[in-house]
Amino acid sequence: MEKGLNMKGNKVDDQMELISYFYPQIYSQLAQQQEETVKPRRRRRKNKVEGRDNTSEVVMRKRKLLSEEQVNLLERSFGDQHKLEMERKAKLASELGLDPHQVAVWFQNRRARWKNKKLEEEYSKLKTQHEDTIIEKYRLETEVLKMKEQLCEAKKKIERLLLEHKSDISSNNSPTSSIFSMEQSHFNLGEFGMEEQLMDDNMFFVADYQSNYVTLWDNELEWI
DNA sequence: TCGCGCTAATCC
DNA sequence: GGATTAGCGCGA
Repeated sequence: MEKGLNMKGNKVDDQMELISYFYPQIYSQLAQQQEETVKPRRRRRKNKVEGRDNTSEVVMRKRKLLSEEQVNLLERSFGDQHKLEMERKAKLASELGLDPHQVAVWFQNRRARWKNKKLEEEYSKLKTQHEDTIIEKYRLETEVLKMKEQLCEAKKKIERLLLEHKSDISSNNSPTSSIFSMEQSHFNLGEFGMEEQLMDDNMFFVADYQSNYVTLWDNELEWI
């Protein structure tokens, strides 16, 4: 008896866990409903059999296991169709030598098992999808970090080149070293998938893949 | 009346 | 302890 309660309790817990995992709002509603509608457990009546002297006595139910052949035929029939019409039930019962009610009960239990299995499969599938998504999220976050580092390095490189350029201007004082001459010289930053064209000390253009130039101010790089 | 959910009882 | 059979209550 205790075993039965535990089995049921675990199944309910599992289902509620699934619901809480994927549908937290529905879970909270269900949990509330459960609290509001706590019903007392039903007691099952024990089977009664008529004695020879017309007295009834309570006996423990004997569960009759179906033979392998019976189960095979039932499984085949279930495989064809999960629902059981009256005619098919009667025909199966006749073929199996069972009570039509037994056939109906077997189909009912089989549908319940099938439903549980489908639920478990769906849960497993969703769990895998979720785990894959988490992995992809971490991968993308790592990629973003790497790209930020690369951007930081690129900025340092630009600053270095600007300093070198300034020192060239002050030392040579030549008209050919004006800022306009630098317009033609592109820094090769191919490894970052972009090229940058120097404009002045605080501003430069970035060419994206579509060759659309975007103006970036030096101080904007701070928060990128 | 039937199917379903729940669960006890039983088997292995 | 999991799987199976079946009783019971409820809703459609």
